[in-house]
Amino acid sequence: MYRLSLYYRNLQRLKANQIATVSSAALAKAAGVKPTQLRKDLTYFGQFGTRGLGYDVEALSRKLTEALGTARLQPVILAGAGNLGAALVHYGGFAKEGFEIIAAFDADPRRAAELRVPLLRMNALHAFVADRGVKMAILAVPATAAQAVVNELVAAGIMGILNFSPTLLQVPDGVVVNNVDLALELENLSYFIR
Amino acid sequence: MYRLSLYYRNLQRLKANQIATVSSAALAKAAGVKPTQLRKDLTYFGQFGTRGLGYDVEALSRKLTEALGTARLQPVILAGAGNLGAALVHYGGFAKEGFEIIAAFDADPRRAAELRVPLLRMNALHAFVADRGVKMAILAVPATAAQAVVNELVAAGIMGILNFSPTLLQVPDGVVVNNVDLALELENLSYFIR
DNA sequence: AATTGTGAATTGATTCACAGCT
DNA sequence: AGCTGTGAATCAATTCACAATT
Repeated sequence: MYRLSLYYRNLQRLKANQIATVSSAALAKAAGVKPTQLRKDLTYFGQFGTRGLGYDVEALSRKLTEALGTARLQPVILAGAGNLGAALVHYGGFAKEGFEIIAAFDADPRRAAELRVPLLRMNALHAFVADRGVKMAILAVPATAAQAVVNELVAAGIMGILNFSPTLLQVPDGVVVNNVDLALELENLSYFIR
Repeated sequence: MYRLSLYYRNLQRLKANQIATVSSAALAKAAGVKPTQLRKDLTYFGQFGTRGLGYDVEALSRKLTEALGTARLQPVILAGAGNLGAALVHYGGFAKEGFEIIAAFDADPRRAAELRVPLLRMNALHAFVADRGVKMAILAVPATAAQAVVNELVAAGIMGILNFSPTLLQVPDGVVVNNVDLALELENLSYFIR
């Protein structure tokens, strides 16, 4: 659930500010949703609040960590070390939320210098993934190569793919794909203007 | 509507392959939706198909161009020329869908060399936007600066913002924000694995 | 025979309204 | 008095089922 992560993020801020307790109204406002929705979302996992008071920031935060399975730093690999891929390696936002890109893979390992993670050949993929227990990959290769690379990722044991190429990927059951289609987002935006 | 752009994209491919006519079943499959949904989506604008035959690729494509207001090359500016911003300037996917990043703005104009568009100071924003009739901006600044920059963008006349910073932006009515929260996407993905 | 267009049915998500705790 | 938890109501999106058209 998308929104849980959002709540979690805002709880971290409250915690950092030493705030011990928060109402559904306040937290919902920070996350940009309605209070009832937040409460519904939370009760899907159990009851965490105290009536008349609100939610204990620390306790709720712990529960969400658990629910989200964000307990530990998740290792992620990058497939495709082009412009976008390289930028994603440097992007600070992932680390902040508990993800670390631990290696990049590319058919052509030239830009190694600019990256700050090991850049490996695709043929090292299988061993690396098995060895490090990696479950997730970020896919930032050209659309033409996307499906072929996905097949390799899946064969290597990757279970979740964050896909930046504007293609409909074919994956077996059990493998999850999350698409981020940048051009589509812009197009959508332009549609809603005027 | 998100899916319209998707249909449009696939129609372009068909057109490139000289295919004159397509059924809702075929186009829906390519776009990853159900045929009925595609038909519902299309009839929201009018009736374009011929029963027993399908849709004329050329005609439908034209209708969608019109409906999407994608008539042609929309100029976009970039606010924030850090890693992510720079990568977005180089990202080929935008141009392919009819968007061109025509300038970047940053408080600190140092990385100009790496960019292939003019890198301007924020104080040049207002004049530039007015002059070139820019309606859309991509926001790729640190979260802490996001709201301040948005305020400037809005003041300059920007009506649509593609926001890459993990923040809930405050904008006046009529201004549209589309959020792309990369860390959230990864987190969401990790939630759906196992 | 094939395939669209669409009202009706279904499913899903959000919001309301208020009872129940503290 | 304040605020959560939740069944019921509402609203939105998707899918079904089939008549209409070429």
